[in-house]
Amino acid sequence: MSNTKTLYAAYAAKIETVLAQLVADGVLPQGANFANVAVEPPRDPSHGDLATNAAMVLAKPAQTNPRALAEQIVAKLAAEPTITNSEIAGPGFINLRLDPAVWLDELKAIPALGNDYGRSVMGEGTRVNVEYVSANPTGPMHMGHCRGAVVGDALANLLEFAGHDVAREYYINDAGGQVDMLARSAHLRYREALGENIGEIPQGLYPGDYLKPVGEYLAKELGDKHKDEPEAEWLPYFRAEAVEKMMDVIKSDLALLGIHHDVFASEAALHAAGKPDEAEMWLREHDLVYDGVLEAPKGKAPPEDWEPVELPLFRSTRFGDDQDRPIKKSNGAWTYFGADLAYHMQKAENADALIDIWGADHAGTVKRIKAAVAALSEGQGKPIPFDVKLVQMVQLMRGGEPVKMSKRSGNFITIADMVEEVGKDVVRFTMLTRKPEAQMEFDFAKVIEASKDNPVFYVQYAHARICSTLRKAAELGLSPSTNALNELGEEEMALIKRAAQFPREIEAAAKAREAHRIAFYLYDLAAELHAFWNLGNDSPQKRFIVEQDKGLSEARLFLADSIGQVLRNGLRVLGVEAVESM
RNA sequence: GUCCCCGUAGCUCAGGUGGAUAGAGCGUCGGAUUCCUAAUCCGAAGGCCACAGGUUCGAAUCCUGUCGGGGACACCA
Repeated sequence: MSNTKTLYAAYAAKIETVLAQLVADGVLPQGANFANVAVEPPRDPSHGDLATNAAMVLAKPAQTNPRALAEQIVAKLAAEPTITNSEIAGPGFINLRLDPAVWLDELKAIPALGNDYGRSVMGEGTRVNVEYVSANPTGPMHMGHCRGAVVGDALANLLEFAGHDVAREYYINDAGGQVDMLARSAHLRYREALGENIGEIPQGLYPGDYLKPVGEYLAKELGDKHKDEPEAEWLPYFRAEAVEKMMDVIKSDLALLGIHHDVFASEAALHAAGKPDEAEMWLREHDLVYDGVLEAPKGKAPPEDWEPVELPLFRSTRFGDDQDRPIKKSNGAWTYFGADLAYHMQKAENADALIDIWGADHAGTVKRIKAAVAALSEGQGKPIPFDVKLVQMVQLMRGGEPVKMSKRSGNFITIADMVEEVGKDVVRFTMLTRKPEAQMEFDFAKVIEASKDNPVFYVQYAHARICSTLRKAAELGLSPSTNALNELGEEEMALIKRAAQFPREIEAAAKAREAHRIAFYLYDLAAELHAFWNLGNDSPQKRFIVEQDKGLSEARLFLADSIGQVLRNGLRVLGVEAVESM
């Protein structure tokens, strides 16, 4: 097997050849659609190695019943030497058994490809931009950012492994009003560092202690020359400095989770480059932006100060949104949406596909941004696939009690706290053992106390066991070898088949853009390994190392080594350490 | 009132874009350790896949509606 095609894809191709022959024979109609034909491992392994639904899908166009068609397919498949048995089951499934040599060849491919086993060319090098985290640069990363950060990072790894050219991007919201607040907060800390008693931090400013070092730094750099100046004099400089310092904090927080972005895009720079104006001009030319009046908010009482204003509006209602959306505020400044729209166009310049990872609290803005990107990219002759992945909230618990977090009070659990308390691997794996669009609870106390029940240790333990076995074997002068692979029995074959699914899992997960599938796959693979291992408790002949039988031992060690490689490759995608001992 | 997610074993969750008899972990009950790492394994019990319709050879999965949980609904970011 090469790394260009999974085993399953290879057999799918063989079956398609058979189907094409049946078209030629007139059994199937010309132009029959094979798109729904699937070739997959059956859910129940006792059914065989591969199963296809071809006969069921195509029975209707062939004007026959599934089992009759299946017989014709089976007859043709008899010509394929590596298919040792094919039988028709249930409503018309065709179950295939493969020559064990096929599986052993796949097994040999694992150490041969090493860290590249499972790597796919499916992505064909297309450039995918994954934007994730993009937390406001106003403070350290806290738990609210954690899930999106991990999910985005694992997804980026996954897509890269599946053959895409991935850019990991962070959008720095350094242009909005919250950055003015940050600058004012920093100025206050600056005055404090100069010896002034600043008292209570006023409402609306950021009260956290993390700004103290920034104030001290500024005091040291600048002395007291900005101390009593009017705000307009110092604000721009303080903004830039404070944002830079906050980004340093954020980057080091992300590093604790093993996350590193390739691109940090600044909203302020976007404005400076005139991107929003360009976008607006184009949209106006195409009647997608017009000057209009916003409707009053529905369903609840309008705010006291609500009044109709004429604003430049994007026609998002044409794309299924409830309301057209302003791209500029009444004071002439760009709205977040106006800038974001331009930002996505900027990203699209260097990418073939865009993915955003957002918190669920931004769900309401998905329609408008998708509409805008669709309109702009299609209009400019380069339609670009654009996915927004919503990551649901994490309810943080401690011993069954919800943990309250408030950013404004400056009292929140940071990612740094989290990593220190439970470790990077636990944080990452836990966040990935749930599909991102479902809400999850993360009980701090549980993860720490019951850490032995945590799936991450289960998978790591499997890897550690393998490493330990290989170390032990080396002491005995045994090493992995392919010399006697044919001595491997049914139980070993089951393990091999599970491991051989890894490339397929990678492709399927990448296609669906769901990294969590890899976490579940690794858990299953680890379970299969542990189960095999424990056979050796009852019968010493089933152990990896059977001292009287060098050939069998070395074949099993080859298997163990290969499983270890698959675990490592999968864990690498998830960004979790494959430990060698526990 | 509108929009977006979710609803599967007592609890926490999987379920590969429609397939075969519904799957794990925890918890409960019963077993395995003179042995390559027991952070492991084997077995048992536990289900109206929220509910009602629909689509078809076939639905936990797709469509519609209802109920329940969470989130978001002016120019904030």
